[in-house]
Amino acid sequence: MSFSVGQVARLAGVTVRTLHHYDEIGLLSPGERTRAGYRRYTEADLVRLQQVLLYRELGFPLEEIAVILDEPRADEMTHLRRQHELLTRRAERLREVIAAVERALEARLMSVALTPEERFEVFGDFRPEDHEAEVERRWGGDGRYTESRRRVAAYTRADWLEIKAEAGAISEELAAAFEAGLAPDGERVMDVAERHRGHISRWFYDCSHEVHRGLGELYVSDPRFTAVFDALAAGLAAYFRLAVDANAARHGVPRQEADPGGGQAGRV
Amino acid sequence: MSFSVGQVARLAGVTVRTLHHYDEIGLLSPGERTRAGYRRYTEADLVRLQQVLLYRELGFPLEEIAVILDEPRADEMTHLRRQHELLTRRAERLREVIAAVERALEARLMSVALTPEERFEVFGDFRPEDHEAEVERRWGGDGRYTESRRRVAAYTRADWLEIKAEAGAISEELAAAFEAGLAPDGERVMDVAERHRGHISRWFYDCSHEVHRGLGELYVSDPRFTAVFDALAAGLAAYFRLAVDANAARHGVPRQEADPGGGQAGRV
DNA sequence: GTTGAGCCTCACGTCACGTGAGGGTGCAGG
DNA sequence: CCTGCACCCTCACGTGACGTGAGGCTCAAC
Repeated sequence: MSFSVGQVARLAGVTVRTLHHYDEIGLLSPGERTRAGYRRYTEADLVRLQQVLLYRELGFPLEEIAVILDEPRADEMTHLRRQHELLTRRAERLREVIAAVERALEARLMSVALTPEERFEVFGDFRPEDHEAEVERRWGGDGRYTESRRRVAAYTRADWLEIKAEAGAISEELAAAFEAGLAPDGERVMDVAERHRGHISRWFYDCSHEVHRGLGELYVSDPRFTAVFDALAAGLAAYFRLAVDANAARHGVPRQEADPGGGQAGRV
Repeated sequence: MSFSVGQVARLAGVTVRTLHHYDEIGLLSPGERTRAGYRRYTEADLVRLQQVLLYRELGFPLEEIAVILDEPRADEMTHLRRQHELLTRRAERLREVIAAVERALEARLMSVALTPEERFEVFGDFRPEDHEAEVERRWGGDGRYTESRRRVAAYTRADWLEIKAEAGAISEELAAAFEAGLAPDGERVMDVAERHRGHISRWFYDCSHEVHRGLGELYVSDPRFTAVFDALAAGLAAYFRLAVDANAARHGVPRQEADPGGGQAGRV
């Protein structure tokens, strides 16, 4: 059983040209050729191609991939294990980037200024990311981006007014409960927290209870956020955090240690 | 407060040349220049740079990024929301790739042949990944790769013998328990399951209880894996799955719906 | 026996920078 | 004052991983 370039290309989601290129540079030459000169890829070639694509996805230059794959003392298992570890790190890094975007969003929402350092925290450091252009370039072509764009469309001014109003209403309700001396884990107060979570999810991004809890932490740990809350009532930020906490617990989300991102004070 | 190219480059984790390039193509021109012609980046420039880097990380070509960022009706919030959604999708996709690697590892371990379709399942389809080269190229340079390589080093033949022996011992213990008629959620049988999990974690990859449960599913849903177990004793695969399940529950990992990846029968 | 999909080999184009070359700028130390 | 030295500038060519035709062969199907 062997495969033509076209078949392999479709299978692996790459172009024929890419396979030609890999053949040219000796990274992946088909096991056989027909008398007419047609490339014929064997099953072993497919295994190698899978390895190539995984390492490529991890950002390795093709030349280095060739070296790695030709090490005689490393078999498929070894590569898979290595790839698993590297991919796992990338996943972690991606989660950090997402968290950074969430923080940036929150900062904008609360009109809090980020320091330059905070802004690039996630980039400046290690960043095991970057290559992935080829297929992503299709975002524009296959409508994936446009789809996302429709769903996350630019809000109208009316939308913004509504968002502001909704956020304001929630804050005031919270402040009222606080000043009325209601316990933060009381049902009504937890309901307010839940409405806040819904507010974020509806207008901004899918906000799980975990993420919501992270927001609560942020509000007390970063003085710039705390200030926004405490402008309404002194101690409101801490109160809010307790309410979010209780609300998450009520919905069966256990308390757990997450990223201990320190809240260093920055200039406002 | 303004910044020189070098400062910005260090902050954002890019090279000076990159900033020059962005200036050349008009993607990000510094707000000011000194009389000597030195670039001076303002705070607003940093905000834009952050956007550029996030979109770049998502694989957008620079030209398109310029278009997106110059849409007048889209502000920073809108971009952050968009980026959040796209990043979230990428994270999902990455998890799928990781899962695919885990399945491939398992297939090798059990000497099960994958069909070409399975091998490229995760590539052929959509793949919102690919660009990330620049920094990853440093893997070779800064020892990140070499470090990983040491930790996930190629096993010696002796290691492989040990792995095989360990796996064999576990299988046989399981088969013995099965034939002795022990309940799969009995303590001794769960201990065997836990030892299996430890075996995977030690030699291959960090195997959480969730992942372990996924393996259990795989063993009963894919006839090729089932066959390997049932060669020892008819029904052993199902028995193993129950044991893994019970073991996970014992460790406080609740049963939950994960990826419903179907186990389509393929030629062996 | 011709048609159309698929394959081949050049060979130049492109994108996002890397990598010097050759030279100005600006501030600390002698 | 001038001398380093780190930093900045503008060309301008190089590179990696392919894209994109051009021009022509192959082969199963009608």
